[in-house]
Amino acid sequence: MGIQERKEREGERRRQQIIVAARRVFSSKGLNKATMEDIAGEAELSPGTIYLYFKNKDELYASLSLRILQYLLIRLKHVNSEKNETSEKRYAALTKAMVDFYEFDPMILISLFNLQTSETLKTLSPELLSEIQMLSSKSIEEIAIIFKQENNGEVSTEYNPSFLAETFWSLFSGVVLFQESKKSFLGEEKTYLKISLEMAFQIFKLGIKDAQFNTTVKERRITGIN
Amino acid sequence: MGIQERKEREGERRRQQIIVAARRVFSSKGLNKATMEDIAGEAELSPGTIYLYFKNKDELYASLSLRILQYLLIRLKHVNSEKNETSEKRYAALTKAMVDFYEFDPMILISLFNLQTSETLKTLSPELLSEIQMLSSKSIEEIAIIFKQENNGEVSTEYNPSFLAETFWSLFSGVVLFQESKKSFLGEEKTYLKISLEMAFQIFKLGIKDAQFNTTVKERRITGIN
Amino acid sequence: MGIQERKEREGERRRQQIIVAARRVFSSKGLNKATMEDIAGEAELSPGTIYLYFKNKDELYASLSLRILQYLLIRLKHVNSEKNETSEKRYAALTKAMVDFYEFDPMILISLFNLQTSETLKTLSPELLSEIQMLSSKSIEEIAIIFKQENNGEVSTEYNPSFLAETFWSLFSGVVLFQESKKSFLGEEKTYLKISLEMAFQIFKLGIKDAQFNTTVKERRITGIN
Amino acid sequence: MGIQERKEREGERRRQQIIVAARRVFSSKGLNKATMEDIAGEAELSPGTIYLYFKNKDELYASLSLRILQYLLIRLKHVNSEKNETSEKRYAALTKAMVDFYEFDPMILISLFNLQTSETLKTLSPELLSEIQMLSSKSIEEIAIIFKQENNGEVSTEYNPSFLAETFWSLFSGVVLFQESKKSFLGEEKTYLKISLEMAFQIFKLGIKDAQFNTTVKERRITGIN
DNA sequence: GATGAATGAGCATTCATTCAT
DNA sequence: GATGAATGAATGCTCATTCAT
Repeated sequence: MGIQERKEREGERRRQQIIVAARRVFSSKGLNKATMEDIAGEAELSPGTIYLYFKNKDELYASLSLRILQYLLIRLKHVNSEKNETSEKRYAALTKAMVDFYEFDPMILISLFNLQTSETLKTLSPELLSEIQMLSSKSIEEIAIIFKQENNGEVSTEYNPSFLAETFWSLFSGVVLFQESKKSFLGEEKTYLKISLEMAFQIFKLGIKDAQFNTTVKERRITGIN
Repeated sequence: MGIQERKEREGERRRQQIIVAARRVFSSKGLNKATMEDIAGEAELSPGTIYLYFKNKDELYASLSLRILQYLLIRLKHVNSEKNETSEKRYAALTKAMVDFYEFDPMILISLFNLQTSETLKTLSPELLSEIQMLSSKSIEEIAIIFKQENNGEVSTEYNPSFLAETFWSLFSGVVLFQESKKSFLGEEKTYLKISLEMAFQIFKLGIKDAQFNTTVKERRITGIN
Repeated sequence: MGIQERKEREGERRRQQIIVAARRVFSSKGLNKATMEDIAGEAELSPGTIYLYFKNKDELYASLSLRILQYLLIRLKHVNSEKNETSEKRYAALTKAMVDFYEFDPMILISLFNLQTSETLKTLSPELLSEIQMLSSKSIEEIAIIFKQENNGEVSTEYNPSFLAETFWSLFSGVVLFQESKKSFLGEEKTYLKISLEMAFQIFKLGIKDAQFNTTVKERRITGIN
Repeated sequence: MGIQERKEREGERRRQQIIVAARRVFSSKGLNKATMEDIAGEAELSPGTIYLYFKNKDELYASLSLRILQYLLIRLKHVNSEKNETSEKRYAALTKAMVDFYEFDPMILISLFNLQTSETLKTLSPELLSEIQMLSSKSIEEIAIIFKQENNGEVSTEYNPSFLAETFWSLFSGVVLFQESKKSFLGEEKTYLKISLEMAFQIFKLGIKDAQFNTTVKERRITGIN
């Protein structure tokens, strides 16, 4: 029992050791340029050892996402479990969670967003794929819960909270990717990610508050604008 | 002169021929799986010929982005040049332009968003890179102009129109990527991209209209929530 | 036309160039130890070039067999087309054809026999597989024709000529493999392959001549020996 | 002494345990595809343990051949020790022994035939190699003894019994390999191995019986047919 | 300009074998 | 003796790119 436990802990440590090394190498060389040998070297292990813990390069890459998604989910659950009494406080907590999520590991977050629409997705093992999917879904659900709570007059009841959560998530990823791209494109070292996110979320919040929304959309539809 | 002109025209025709073929191949096989030989075959040319018109695979790929960015810029300029008298109409035209932009070539658009943050960026020739950059900037500027026009009372004067345009662009890319990822992840064939975009843009519009925005943000700052 | 012809001839020359190199390398290093790089080096080509002419290593290996099977088929057809008037002469010609077949390229012949029952078989392209199969079948058919001609009283009419041909072929491959194995096992340089084959074939010939065969077999069956 | 004995017995049991597992794995996956880990798993041992009993994979593989060769030798000795009074009975017993030999483990038998002419041979330890060699030789000697006994008028005295035994063995291996290859090539599930062998052996028997043989061969030699 | 045969660097992955425990 | 985690050498194959024709 004690032995088994120790082995499990050591195994987990190895995984982390590899993930840490992979993160460093992927960050500095990029997904394609980084070789398994690079990663093995960085982890001070042999290439073969990596394959004891990760099925292949893509799965190793995708596995990086798991950790940060787990982190996000925990943070979002906290937002909902804490006694954030006012809508204002809950939203501020949500905003902070997202900013922290970004800061937890920007590079991996970018990877996750890129992974979403990449061909790599199709080659991942079903288990890993569904784990990523599940964590994403759960996080979006937690966000949806926050928007559901707003329904006490603040948010138009006609919004589907899941749709709101998805749009919120989209806004988040869009802002992160855009700011990151400014960094790459312009060579800007410092970006205003945090303030950009805060302001974007503020706009979003005000956008979903308004009671006249339905009318407006209906009007548009009736007037036939498309 | 006449000869030179003809040659230029023929050269441009070849470029387009290749780009069209590349688009088809990239769309069906994905960026990495598509080989230069595939593209050459599709264009009914030899691999070597492609290198007479494009420096390398990355540049060919990036050139595809140029086309759709050019398309977007034209559409956005139209929005501003047309006599869209009311704020409502302008925004509807903007929305339609963005939806059309997506539909013009979804696959290439996704690639563009991924390109933004990829390593590939670093290997592109400065000319191509700056052209992409310029087109993106101009498009965002055109969007900014639209928001500037709103300033007659509808939009709080304290917003920086460029920031609004960037956030709008971010929202657009985020929604596109998210919906696209739902397609891949869930295998959903039909997605609600158009309606999602329209609703997201509606929320955004309402969000930037509100006069109380500044107050709200200031309060948050003063109360020290971070 | 002239150009196309020349290219075809050059292509065929390349294939031969590679096959010759492969034969040398396979002979000296064996199937598994021989690397594609070895073969490329021997052929004074780059590894990539080999893949322009052969799908993969296994197909290159299996392709070696084609040439000798073609040779055998031609020889066997000659045996049947020549005016070998007596049974004796035909059989002598058949024997000589088989001996020459062995001497044409012993190493590749061994490879063919090993290929027959190897797992490699399953990974070959259907085209190559069926070509090998077709050539083998045709050769066996030609042998069957020889045995059919014997039917004028010399060979018991109750034998199925195809079965006889298959058994003859089996005897041939068995003797070749056994003599070859003696060479490897015992380090004997000189083996008596030719004389062994001739004697084995002589025994076979006498064995199928006898008119009492049927009786003998029937008796065995009746007595219930099994 | 008692302790040492027990240890030896236990050691031998382990060896058998591994051999049995290896046979299963080799049979189902084929020689090359089967990994030492597969075999270890099947034997419910760890990979390292196998190396306590077998020097390496090739030796483990070759050891399998020993088992079936031992089986064959025992069977052949029985044929000679039993009171098979007539030539007919002895030959029937020999035939049965060979068929049983095939059925004892077809896959390993095929491997043995392929091993004969493979590069692997050169990497085996001298001890193992000579043991295989010795068993093969002894089996062929036993067969030779059977043919020697026929010499009482049935078989021409001019045949070298060892040569006959080798040819008989060649015929056996040739038929087995050919029938096996038909199975692989044509995907035929059922083959007529047993009946093919019986008929082939019958032909062989008749072929060596004939009194005119010598004359025939001599004539051929004299007439200079080659 | 066009060709397309040739290039050859580059890399993920496997698996027999070892050895510290 | 037994373990099994770790090793790391070894290699088939791809494909962007070049260049002689």
